[in-house]
Amino acid sequence: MNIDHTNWLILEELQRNARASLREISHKVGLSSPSVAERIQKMEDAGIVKGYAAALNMEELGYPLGVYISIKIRFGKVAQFEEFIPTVPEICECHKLTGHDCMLMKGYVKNPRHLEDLNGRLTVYGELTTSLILSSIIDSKVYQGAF
Amino acid sequence: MNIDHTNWLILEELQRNARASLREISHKVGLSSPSVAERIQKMEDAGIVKGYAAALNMEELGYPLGVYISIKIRFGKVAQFEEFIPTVPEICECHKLTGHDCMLMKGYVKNPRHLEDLNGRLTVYGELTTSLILSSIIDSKVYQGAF
DNA sequence: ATTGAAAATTCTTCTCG
DNA sequence: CGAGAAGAATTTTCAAT
Repeated sequence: MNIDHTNWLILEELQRNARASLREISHKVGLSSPSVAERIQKMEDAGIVKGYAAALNMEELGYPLGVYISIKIRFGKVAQFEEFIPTVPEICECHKLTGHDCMLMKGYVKNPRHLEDLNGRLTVYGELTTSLILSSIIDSKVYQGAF
Repeated sequence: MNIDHTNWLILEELQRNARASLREISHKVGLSSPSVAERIQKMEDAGIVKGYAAALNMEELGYPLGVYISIKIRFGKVAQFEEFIPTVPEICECHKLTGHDCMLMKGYVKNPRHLEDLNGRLTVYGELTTSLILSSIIDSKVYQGAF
């Protein structure tokens, strides 16, 4: 599928505010609402837009500690871990990476005690390395066309 | 601000599909549209909802390689790096972490050559450790109330 | 805080370039 | 593929509880 400049403008707006109305978007890109609606539909169908998600302030919700946890999975425990990790409510991301520690997770916890508890539940699957997020310089970028 | 069960249901729906209509959401949570609209507005005002973002399929858009890059910033270069990194189009996240490598970035590139080029632009600020994302077990979780 | 109804806006469908 | 218009649906406002 071809993503022209107009489609990138639409994607830009949807990244910035996914709840923007078609009218709003169509004004910004200089097209009519039906055209924009059709373009969005096609990009959704093509799988270019995976979805639309509200970004929550985890601190305000009572989970002020953001953590990255990498784990070197114990031999033979990979399948078990992959089944287990989606059931852990604290973990919002988990990626299999190249390199020594094969998995990287991101999560949120209430306090250090809660982190200790989380680590306790994970450590049976492998050796952990835990890092706290002190601050975020970029939280989530709005991609704007080819680079 | 108090986030009751109903507000969590609303947040759940907005995480799943931020473009859902008020009508749709109000049916799921068993309230009228005006009530839901007011609750959402209050959560936005309280900063509990930071925003709404389209999730893009970077692979479909021509950036099939996801990477995590950690960097140990050279002494005295932190301020320069923090100014520079938001201007790098490939990088979508950057967090200051505890531990040895003080910054962790996430980004997307076209191919290994592109990654080499990106590393070249970053390496002046510190020592890099680059890991490719092989696959994602959890991409972004829908948080569902207290845990 | 919530609802129901009316008014205003937006979305969808359809026809036509 | 895009525009415009008509009809359908949704959102917003507001009075009442």
